[in-house]
Amino acid sequence: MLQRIVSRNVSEIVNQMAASIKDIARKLNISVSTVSYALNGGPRPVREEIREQVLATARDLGYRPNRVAKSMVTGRSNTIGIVPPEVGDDAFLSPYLHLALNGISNEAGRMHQDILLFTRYRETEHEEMLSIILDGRADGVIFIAPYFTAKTVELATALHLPCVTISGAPVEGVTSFSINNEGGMAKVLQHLFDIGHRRIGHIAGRLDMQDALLRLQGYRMFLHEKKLPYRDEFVVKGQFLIEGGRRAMTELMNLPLRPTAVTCANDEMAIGAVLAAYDMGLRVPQDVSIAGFDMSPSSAHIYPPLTTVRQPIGELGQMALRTVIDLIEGRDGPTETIFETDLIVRESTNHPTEELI
Amino acid sequence: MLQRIVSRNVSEIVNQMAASIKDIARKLNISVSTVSYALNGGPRPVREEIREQVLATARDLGYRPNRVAKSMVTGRSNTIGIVPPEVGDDAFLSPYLHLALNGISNEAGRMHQDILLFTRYRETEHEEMLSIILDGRADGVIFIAPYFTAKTVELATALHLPCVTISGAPVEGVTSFSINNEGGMAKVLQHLFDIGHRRIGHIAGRLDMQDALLRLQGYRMFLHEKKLPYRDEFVVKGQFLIEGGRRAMTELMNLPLRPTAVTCANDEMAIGAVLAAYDMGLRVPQDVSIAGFDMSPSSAHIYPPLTTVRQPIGELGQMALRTVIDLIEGRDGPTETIFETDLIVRESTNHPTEELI
DNA sequence: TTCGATCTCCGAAACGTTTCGGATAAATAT
DNA sequence: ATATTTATCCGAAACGTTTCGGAGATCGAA
Repeated sequence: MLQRIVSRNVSEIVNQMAASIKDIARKLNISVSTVSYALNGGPRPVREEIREQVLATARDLGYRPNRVAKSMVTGRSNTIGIVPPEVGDDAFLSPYLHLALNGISNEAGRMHQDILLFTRYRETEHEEMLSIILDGRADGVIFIAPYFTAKTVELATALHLPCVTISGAPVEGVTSFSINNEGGMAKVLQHLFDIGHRRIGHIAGRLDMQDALLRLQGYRMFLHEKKLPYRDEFVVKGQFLIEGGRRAMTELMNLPLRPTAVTCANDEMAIGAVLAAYDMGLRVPQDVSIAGFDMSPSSAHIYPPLTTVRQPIGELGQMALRTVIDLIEGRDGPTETIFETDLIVRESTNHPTEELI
Repeated sequence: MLQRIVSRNVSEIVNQMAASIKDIARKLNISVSTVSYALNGGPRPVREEIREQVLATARDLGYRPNRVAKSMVTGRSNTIGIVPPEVGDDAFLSPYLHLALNGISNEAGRMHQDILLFTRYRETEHEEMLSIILDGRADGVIFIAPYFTAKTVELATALHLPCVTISGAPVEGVTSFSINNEGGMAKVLQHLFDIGHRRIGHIAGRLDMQDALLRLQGYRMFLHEKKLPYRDEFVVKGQFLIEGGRRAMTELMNLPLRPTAVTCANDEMAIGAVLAAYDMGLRVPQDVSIAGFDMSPSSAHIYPPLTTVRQPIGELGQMALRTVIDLIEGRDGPTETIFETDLIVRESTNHPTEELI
């Protein structure tokens, strides 16, 4: 019974396929311009009687406006392009991208914009990639770090394509949204300092990436500020990966004079660090405190739950979308916005026990 | 110095803005059709000399083909629409979607397709949503469960829009890709059975969703097959959420006769179950074995690493994309494909100790 | 030489919209 | 009565492509 009803509805809607504005005009013996005015409610007025007829036959014919045709004449597509980070396969596995995309899409829904995801840039050079981006299907673009280079972005702006970047660090010359990496690092360190830690290590990320560099910078600045000695052997690179964190932590814990706490440039390395600690028979946080960065979903689920730094990436995405629309519509937005982070204190950090000090 | 070079390159490319095929024709005193042939290498031949001139001035003028215009005449956009699951905000936080999107985008890159993410359906009814989808910007659509309803899909197919679904369970009447939920459940249960468990509980998901239902079904079928008694109190609903899993586990562990192992319909509930066990002073897996479903990233990072079932969601996405392209190009694909799952044995399951039995 | 075939190229239509300049008729003002 | 405004509607251009029908020119063969 339900089946019957559904079927009837469907056939009602599909009696004619792909009706255009011309079909409506022909059926009503009026011009296409009148139909367009009636359908859009402007910009010219239309007699009420005709308007109703147009709307009725549009419904009868199952008319659906062709956005491609519309955007060719208006020059707008109501679509925002997104250039995701990373090249090659599995580009969509990054939690960073997930959060950014979520923020972007939330706001896009509200702003009546759709999202065009560029997948085809892999094959091409940056310049050719821009040809793909600039082919009229998107009104503006959001570059998500760390794929784009300065040149890509420079090209895009030079070609009058409204564009915006979301990245670990500010990008010169373009509208960029980023977070205060140094400040975030300072927050974790202050927390560790407050509960009594003085020998604090750092597992750094990939130093070819700005955010890793800035977090390391934050670490160094904090030590300097608090007049704590900077020990070179307390900084080990971990490549932003679990395995790297594991290796780095092992190295740190084999030092003659161990740090009592370790800060990591991201959660993945912190997870690796926890695993390494367990491997060596150390308890977290009783024997060593470990803190991450990013507040990835996993950070809440591991044992012990990770003290970490929340980056408001969703908000970044949201702001980026709103700003790119401002740019498209000729308004100007902020040129460089740096978001503050939140310290999330959980169970992987605690004061050092007497014998550690 | 570097800066200078980059700037020069950019200005070379941007000397003229938005050159069209007409501009090339005018500059060379030839017709637009000739330019088109030269640019595309067909379908009509062009004298080699002219071809080179066209290519050269195209480069000079910074010509970039307008895909919107092209798709209006060809009727193809080389873009696949994706309708994500869930309504409302934070639709992009689901790990399921991440994996599916990753598989889709990997394949899309290879097939030279871009992805149009629909964000605007929230505001509308399903029928109106289809107007948005069918507006010519996408050649085909992939519906990702569980948002679409039978009616949406029926409408889409009736309107001759090539479409495909990725979902927890097969969808009647459309090309669908899903996984063998019962089979996956049977695999975990067989594993638990093999290592000696006989009293096995189940934390079910949201029973308004097909996959939760099918996993529960798999649980019941397995018990029946092995002639194990079905105990009603061994099945508790957990809403697919951590908190739900926690509550459900507490309930199960307070039973006079406890299960020695618990299977969960997803990893999130399993994580909750682990937490509940810890809260009650139980060790995992020594005092109770816990298994999840989905192989979410977190499942590897919690302590102990979760035994779970891997769904090849990425492969689903990949196949879905390939198939939707087949459909677009008039070939026909499979109508219903069910992928098998893999059992991932980790440390959260072990044989029950003597005194538990 | 002439006829047909082959090469090249051009002009124009088409895709489905939006929107501007006018045209016609009715209503109002002088 | 005529002149002016107002209310409606139409026709056509435009957006940037692709592609079909055909026109000239060149070439080979009879």
